[in-house]
Amino acid sequence: MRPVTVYDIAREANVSVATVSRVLNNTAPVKKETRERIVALMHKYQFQPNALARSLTRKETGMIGFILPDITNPFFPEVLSGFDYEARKLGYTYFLCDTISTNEENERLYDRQYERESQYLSLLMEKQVDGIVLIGGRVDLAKPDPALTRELEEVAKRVPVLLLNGNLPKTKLNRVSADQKFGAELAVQHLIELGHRDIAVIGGYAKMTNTQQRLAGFRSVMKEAGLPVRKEWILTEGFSVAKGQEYAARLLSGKRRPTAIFCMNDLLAIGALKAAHRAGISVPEELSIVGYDDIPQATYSIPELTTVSLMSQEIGRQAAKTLDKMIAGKKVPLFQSVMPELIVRETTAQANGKDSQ
Amino acid sequence: MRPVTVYDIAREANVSVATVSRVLNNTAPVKKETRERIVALMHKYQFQPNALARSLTRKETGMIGFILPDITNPFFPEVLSGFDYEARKLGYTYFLCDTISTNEENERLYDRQYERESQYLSLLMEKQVDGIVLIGGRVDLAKPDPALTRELEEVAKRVPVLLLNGNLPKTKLNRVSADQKFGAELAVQHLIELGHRDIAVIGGYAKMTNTQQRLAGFRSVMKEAGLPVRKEWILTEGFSVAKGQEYAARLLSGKRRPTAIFCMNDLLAIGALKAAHRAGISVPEELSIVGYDDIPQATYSIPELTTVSLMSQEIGRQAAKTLDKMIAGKKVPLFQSVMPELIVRETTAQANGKDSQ
DNA sequence: AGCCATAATGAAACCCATTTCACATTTAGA
DNA sequence: TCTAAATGTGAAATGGGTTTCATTATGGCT
Repeated sequence: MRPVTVYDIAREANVSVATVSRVLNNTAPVKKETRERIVALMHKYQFQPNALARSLTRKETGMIGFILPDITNPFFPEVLSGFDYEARKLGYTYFLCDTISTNEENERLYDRQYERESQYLSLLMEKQVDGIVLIGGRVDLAKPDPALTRELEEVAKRVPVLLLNGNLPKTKLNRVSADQKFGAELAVQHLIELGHRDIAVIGGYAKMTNTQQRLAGFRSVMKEAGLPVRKEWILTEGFSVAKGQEYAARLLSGKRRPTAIFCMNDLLAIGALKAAHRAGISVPEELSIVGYDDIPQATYSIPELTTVSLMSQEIGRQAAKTLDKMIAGKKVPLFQSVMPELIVRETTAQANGKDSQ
Repeated sequence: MRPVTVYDIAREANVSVATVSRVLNNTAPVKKETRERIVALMHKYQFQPNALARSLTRKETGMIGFILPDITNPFFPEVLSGFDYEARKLGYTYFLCDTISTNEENERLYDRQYERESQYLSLLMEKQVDGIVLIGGRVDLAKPDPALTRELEEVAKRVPVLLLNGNLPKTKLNRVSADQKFGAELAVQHLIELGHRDIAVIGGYAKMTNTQQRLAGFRSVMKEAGLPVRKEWILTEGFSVAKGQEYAARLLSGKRRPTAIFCMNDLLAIGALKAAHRAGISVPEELSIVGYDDIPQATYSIPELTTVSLMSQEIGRQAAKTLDKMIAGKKVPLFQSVMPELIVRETTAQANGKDSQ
């Protein structure tokens, strides 16, 4: 059953397609009777305009491509839900593009991420999306692949591109990011105020800018407080629960152990919590733990996680609003940062022992 | 800068657009020199065919609409990632359509879900998607809105629709679902084998079919084992951590308390864990808890959750494969079920006291 | 009564690819 | 050598809308 088109409506209403189009879009006055006749027919046949045809001439699709690394990482759904909220209000639909690869056994592989980002970029352009949001992945390396940078710049010439929580130094790509350094400062400052002096850091990837920035925040606060930073208490390379557990276990088995651990995300913090539990160390009495991201799961743990909220939803919202402006050709700041907030819950407490007052 | 079209290529290569199209799609033999000339030009101008135009004639878009209730509920990303895996392999792109409403304060509101499902259904048809996947929401009520049913059937006449984990009795809509009754049986059977006799159930919504089916599973196993079902130990209406905590707290404060709780999802189980912890009841020694869904967070808790895996990724994969067949016009079973599996972790143990052997 | 702005509408071009049909040219096989 | 099949290619139609331009009808105003 061939769908009903404007031509069908036009024929039966004894008008031209132009007139049908006019009532459809309200772009010009149409005589009341004529309009009513047309509207009636549209209802009768449940007419739905073909968005492809419309977009083809209008040169706008109302479609956005949203590229992210891994939808099963709970941070991203948060961002996405903020984005969804604004995007819908603004009349956009979006393609979800996950750049992680999964093998038949459902294991997640991050190795081909760049390839996937690249593929999606060109696929989305073919689909004529009005704009592209790209979160993380290789975009967040301190020394990003020059080919990727070039490609992104090339794409950005043709369609608005917005980088989320990413960082491509020395380029003219628009970005919306959480202020990572500030977030880390918030966390560490909190620990110091509680009297902690022996603070360890776990997680992140040394080569990623977000990790570097948080580390910078950590160092700057420590320095300001006159506290030493021990290299062996900074354990990077990883973002998972398993890694958190592994690193925390290592720290806790050392002969001198930290009284507080700052984790690069909440998953790591959950892992640290498990390690402490296994080691018979109680949190927060004997060990304070601060997470990062404030994913919903941060409140599921016992005790609930003290963490830094990246305002993930806010980032998503900001992204949608900004991209919309870019699409409309309005000017937007090249870089926008969203300020994190510290959420104090149950995994941090006054340091006791010699360090506390 | 106007994008390059087949016409541009054709002109510069001194051929007709038909020929360009032929090398683009490999639909007919083209002389080697001609082909090379065209390919070279395509590279030179970074030609990308306009998918809108292509879809308009081909009458297929390679686009699917994926409607779900709430992407921040960790069950859905799991399903989605399975779906993503297969869909990509099959060459589809998909729109993510979240039917939850969020207000400015980021609170999630489920009240307008039906309205949203309906809106998305027609939006997706306008966008000319090749197929639609719809998870849950109002679709899962035992007595679903007849208007919704009618609408879905109407949509399904025009474009393949696949219901996931939903249930619309007495209709000819294709479905892929987890076998809810079987899943519940698995969980309860496990508890009974551990010697539990006093088993409570929390969560779900009495009006939803999935809840009813699981309850049926629970009852059937209890009956088979000759165990009584206490009405006051079945606490429905809710799926969140908070509800789990509330219900479990209520159960645990009663003068006779259950030795095991079967939760309608993992979030509830996490809440139950928290309630037990608050009440000073140790899990699994004094209380066994079984969850449902096996979301990733099930392993984040201490102790890790024993739960029923719905094979969420598998459901997603199945959905993609099935929808693809439907799109291709192949015959598929009206109803497919995916068998849940029991994942025994740390929240269940032998019942002690008078009931254990 | 005469003129102009606005209302109301249609014809046709356009967006960008695919596809059918027709025709010319080779190539292969008898 | 001749015919049938396969190669190679272009003109034009198609898909389903939007938009420009032109034209006629209508109402308001002097």
